[in-house]
Amino acid sequence: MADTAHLTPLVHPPRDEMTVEAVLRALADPVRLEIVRQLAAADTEVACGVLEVPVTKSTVTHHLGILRQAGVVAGRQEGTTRYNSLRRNDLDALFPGLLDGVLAARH
Amino acid sequence: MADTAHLTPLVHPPRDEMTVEAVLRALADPVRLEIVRQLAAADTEVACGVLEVPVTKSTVTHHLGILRQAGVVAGRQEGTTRYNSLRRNDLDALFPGLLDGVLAARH
DNA sequence: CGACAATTTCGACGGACGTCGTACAATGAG
DNA sequence: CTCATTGTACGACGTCCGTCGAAATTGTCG
Repeated sequence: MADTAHLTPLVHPPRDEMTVEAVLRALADPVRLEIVRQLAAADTEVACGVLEVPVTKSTVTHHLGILRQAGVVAGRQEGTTRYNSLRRNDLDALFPGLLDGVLAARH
Repeated sequence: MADTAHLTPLVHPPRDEMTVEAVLRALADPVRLEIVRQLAAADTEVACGVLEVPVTKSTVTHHLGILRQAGVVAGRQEGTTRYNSLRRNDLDALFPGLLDGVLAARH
């Protein structure tokens, strides 16, 4: 059986516990913003290792944790790989236009 | 005559120099977010002293500087008072929906 | 079983950031 | 002129945050 007692239980805040402050703080880092852009471009689940950002994997894990706790991304564990996806529906429902506005910016 | 040589020249980035990263970083602080909310609610120019935030005036000055350098607010000097206003047009043009999405959040 | 691959966790370090108090400049009123 | 008002500039302090490397866990494949 899978012994995952040592792993963070993959906490995802429900929609009504998401705050705009946490979301903004999550998006306010260049690396995390790039992660969000790649997730938005992929339009599907993406494994951590596929993300192309100029930091170490442990740092990616850290950033994904912040994005997940803010409710920006959802994570699904499968074997040794963890698949991440954008919580577009929840974000659009709570802060309509926010994500689209961010993604519309030139870069 | 007005001797304003010692004052920061009230730099406002033109629309094409505004970045979504700077805007997000500016909005990612609770005090600054509250300032933006009050400016949006007022829908007119607001003097620094009128803003109701739980920090010192010098801190308010600091936050307004960050908001201004990010292109979120515009400042106009008149006598000893400085009037601040939201740069709604520029924000909506560059990041359509962003500001509205932020302001739509419950708080 | 043993080696390897995919990620996380932990501890540590350095820099960035929010906050304040004080001093200072400019304006307007008495 | 004098003084109160409005706001900025500067320096300092403590804390949060992004970053890394090394170690550990889990699953997969010979």
